[in-house]
Amino acid sequence: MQISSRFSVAVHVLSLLALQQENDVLLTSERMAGSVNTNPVVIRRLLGQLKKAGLVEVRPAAGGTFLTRRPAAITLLEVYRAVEVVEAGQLFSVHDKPNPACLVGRNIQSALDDTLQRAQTALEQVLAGVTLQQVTTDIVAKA
Amino acid sequence: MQISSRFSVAVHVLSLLALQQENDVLLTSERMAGSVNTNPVVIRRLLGQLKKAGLVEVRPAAGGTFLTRRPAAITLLEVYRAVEVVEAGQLFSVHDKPNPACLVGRNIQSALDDTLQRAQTALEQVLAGVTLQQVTTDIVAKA
DNA sequence: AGTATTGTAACATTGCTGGTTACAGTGCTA
DNA sequence: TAGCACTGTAACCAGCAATGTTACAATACT
Repeated sequence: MQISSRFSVAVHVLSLLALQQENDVLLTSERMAGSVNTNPVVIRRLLGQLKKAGLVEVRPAAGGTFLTRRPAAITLLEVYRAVEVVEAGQLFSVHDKPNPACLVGRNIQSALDDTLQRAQTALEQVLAGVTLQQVTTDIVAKA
Repeated sequence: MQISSRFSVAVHVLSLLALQQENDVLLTSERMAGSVNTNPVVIRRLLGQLKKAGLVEVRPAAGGTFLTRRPAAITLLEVYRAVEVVEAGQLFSVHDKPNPACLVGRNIQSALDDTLQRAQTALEQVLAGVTLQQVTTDIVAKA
């Protein structure tokens, strides 16, 4: 089972916004959908989540969409959290009703919990160490 | 989306095997299912994967199931890999056909790939640092 | 031979993802 | 003020993976 592509799509969309140069060309959900290769509604749903997280400002009608912060001040962890790929602290799912009459069943959850938390945190710390700026710099460098 | 509970169930089952003391009492899939609180077939399917990975030996009929190694020599990463929660290197899914006519669409995948790999590896290294022995010791300590 | 158990196929159910249509709301601009 | 281009969101669909369940053949002890 994989982590939803919603995360990579979000980074894609934010990169488009970060690199948006022509201010006279409106970056609509339609246009973004064209770059991601998906449906505009998927993009609008995603922008709704990014807006809720305070990462973008969306002005209705022909207003356009903008980052609320410099790309260097947005980490991939914030994006990851914004799109709710995983509820906080719940990357691993654990079978929920082990038999309490059994020594192992009674204690497996707490015995595993610390390790699973640390594993998840390790992953998140890598994301926390990369900014949107670094991603766009990389994109431009490859061009 | 979450990582399948197959992983936590696998650790549960292996812990039962590791703590199996009474050699005259057979640890059947039925009994393991009772501790995990699931269906015996789910356990048998899981044991099939653990067997394929060389972690357990299952003797058909009334033969029983046993670890092939000491608990201290089994890491949680091996278990994680054995149950194929995630294909190698594929924890994150990435939208697969971005528009090659767009600067961002053309380069987003390779710009993200390194970071996603590092995040995944960070998670796996935590699992690699914990053995089944440590888990069972913890379970017993809590009793 | 009888019995308990494993191996596995087949199927149902559930829940999430991503795509799609539809339409009301919003705010420019003519 | 009417028309427009766009966003916000609800509703629905198909596809897929996870988990549970029944059923039954194969296996190897007693």
